Amino acid sequence: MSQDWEWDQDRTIWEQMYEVLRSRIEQGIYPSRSAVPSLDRLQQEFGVARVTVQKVMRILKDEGMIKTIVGKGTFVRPPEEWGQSSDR
Amino acid sequence: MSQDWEWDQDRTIWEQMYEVLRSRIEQGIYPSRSAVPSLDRLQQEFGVARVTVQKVMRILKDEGMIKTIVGKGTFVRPPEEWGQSSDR
DNA sequence: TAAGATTTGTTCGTATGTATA
DNA sequence: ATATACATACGAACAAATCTT
Repeated sequence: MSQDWEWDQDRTIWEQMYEVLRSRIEQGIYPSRSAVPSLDRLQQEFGVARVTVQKVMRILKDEGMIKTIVGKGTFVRPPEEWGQSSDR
Repeated sequence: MSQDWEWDQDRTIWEQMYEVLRSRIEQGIYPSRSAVPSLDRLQQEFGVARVTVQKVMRILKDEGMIKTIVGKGTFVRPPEEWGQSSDR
């Protein structure tokens, strides 16, 4: 993927990263029902800390855009289900 | 737990929080050898910053009332061991 | 059955920057 | 200038679930 992001020093990293991931989901770069890259991969791609990735994931989960299964991965929920909080 | 604390604006937060946690340990609300709530939980319960919780924990550790194991949690030491500084 | 790799969850330690009294 | 207190962000270690070998 060509670099679709760049940090703005005037804003927080987690906020900007949230916008990038949300955009990728909305545009289908991460297709519905498929797995988004693992914490390790995202951490490496963006050059951020693990906890920062988790903070962003936490928000996307609360918005019902993704769903996590421990030991398997994190998956994109279909658009119809967005907004329906997925518990965890 | 019913609210057993309330901030007094004339005194520091960390000092008052120290008294609450010490009281909970002495009264067995946090039983001997059990884990005290995590930094995140205490941070949320008291509505304070992470570093503030850590400052209080630091004192309780120096007094030998609790003991921390990184990656696992913080545990109440039995009363016989209080006063014996537990390194960390 | 057992062992290892992968992945997410949870926890503590540390550092930086900012604001206030 | 010092102490208090917040948010952000890095790292590290331990745990649990899943899958593969």
